[in-house]
Amino acid sequence: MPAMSIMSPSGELEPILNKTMADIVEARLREYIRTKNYKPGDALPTEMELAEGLGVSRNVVREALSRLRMLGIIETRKKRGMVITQPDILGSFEKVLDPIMIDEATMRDIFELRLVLEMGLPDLLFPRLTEAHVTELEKIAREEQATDNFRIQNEIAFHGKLYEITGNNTLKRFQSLLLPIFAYVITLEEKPTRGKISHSGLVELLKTGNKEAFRQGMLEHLRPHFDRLEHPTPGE
Amino acid sequence: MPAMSIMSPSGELEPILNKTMADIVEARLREYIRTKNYKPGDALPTEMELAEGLGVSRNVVREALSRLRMLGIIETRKKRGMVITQPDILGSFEKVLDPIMIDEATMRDIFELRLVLEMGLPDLLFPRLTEAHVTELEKIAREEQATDNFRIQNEIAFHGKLYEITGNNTLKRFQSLLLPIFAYVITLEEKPTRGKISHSGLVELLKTGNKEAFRQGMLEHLRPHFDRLEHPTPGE
DNA sequence: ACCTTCGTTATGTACTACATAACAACAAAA
DNA sequence: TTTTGTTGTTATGTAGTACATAACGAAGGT
Repeated sequence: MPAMSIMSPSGELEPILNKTMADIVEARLREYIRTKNYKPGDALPTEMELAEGLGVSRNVVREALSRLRMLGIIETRKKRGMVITQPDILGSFEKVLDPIMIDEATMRDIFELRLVLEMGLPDLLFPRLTEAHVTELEKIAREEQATDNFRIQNEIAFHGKLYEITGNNTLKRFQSLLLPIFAYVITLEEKPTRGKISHSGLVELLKTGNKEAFRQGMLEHLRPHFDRLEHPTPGE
Repeated sequence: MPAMSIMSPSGELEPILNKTMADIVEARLREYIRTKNYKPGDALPTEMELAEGLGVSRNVVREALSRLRMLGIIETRKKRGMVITQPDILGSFEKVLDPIMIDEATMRDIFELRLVLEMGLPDLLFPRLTEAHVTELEKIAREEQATDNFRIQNEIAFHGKLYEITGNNTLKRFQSLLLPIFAYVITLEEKPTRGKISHSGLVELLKTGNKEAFRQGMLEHLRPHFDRLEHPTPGE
């Protein structure tokens, strides 16, 4: 008899799909929650009911539920059963952001993301800037000159404060999650890479109230990083 | 006898820590992987060895491993055991990004994040822009005028192309993941909110090669959105 | 009304059992 | 000798049972 075809109709090798029951149940449960329009606080069926309904063992259901629980989609209390919760969208992000397991290409992508964020920041920053904020930034900038050797720590403090001023908590948390990546990429570089504009210079521009001038200052401040990525990443 | 204190020393309500064994094992495993400096491809001990080493049942270990597997931190094959893999950092993000379970404040944060990204985009865009890119953008902009009713779809196509041009795959994927949020926030608004600068106008500015002019054009294009958030989110 | 007690219930954990896929090692055939 | 087929072993995948534990609710006593 003829050999069974292992090729897809297109001639490509089909990727072996090793879907386990837990994977399927996880997807089914997520779809179930979405289509039933569950809202935070609503109660889910019991594990046994789900297991029977899906025709799998309670073990499998628990593995799937364990995942949803980790993502913060559900919460479980003994006896009370399970209820839908509002997931912390950055909580799961945090879990996979260990620099040791991210390939270098992705890390460079993330570093570029940082540059984009900081160049776009002024448009959120200026409408929400107060005198108090400026004072805080000045303080941080002054400390920069004092403790010259701990530049990275100061860098983090200053730029972190900028995100904080936007009042956008998600943005601020996002930035602090990405910090390890930023720091790691910086260590990959050879020279100290100090821009022409210092933090003090940025604060001065901030005080003038000229948004575009500040943005140009930020560009100069980040110039060493920008210079390093002018090419469209040709080789891989 | 005096009532047991349910307050922490600081006077704040202590969060009840309902850590389950699976939570602990998950943390331990992640720490184990990090401290042992596991690299992608390295093999982990078997489930039984982990269970015995941690002093818990295989069931608990499996729940924890199931989570890591979902995050893409490990992969398991029968008999071969488990190996470390490079997680897709946005894969887990995708799972919790269902608009139905995100509170409105976070969605506004994300929408602001979008505005920041688009305003910072030019600094990645211009160094990597080619003639072909401009042609593609022109085509999309032309279709805008043809199918005037499907503005949202066209909006997605045009701005998505801008991200694509940066060559930053992580950034592009990130944006497409956030699209449902953008779309949802837009539906919350009353008026059609059309900026003064159209997509065609943006392409024209792009062709001039003047980065700052393009950025100002983008600001005008997004003006209706910016106008809506000038206040530092006072209430709540 | 308040407190206590106790039964019920659903999750949390442990253990056993077996199916299944994948590898390894050896045996048979060309 | 290289290739192919067989078989046994091993670790994961799934099912099922059992029991602990916490939380709720109802009943009963003060």
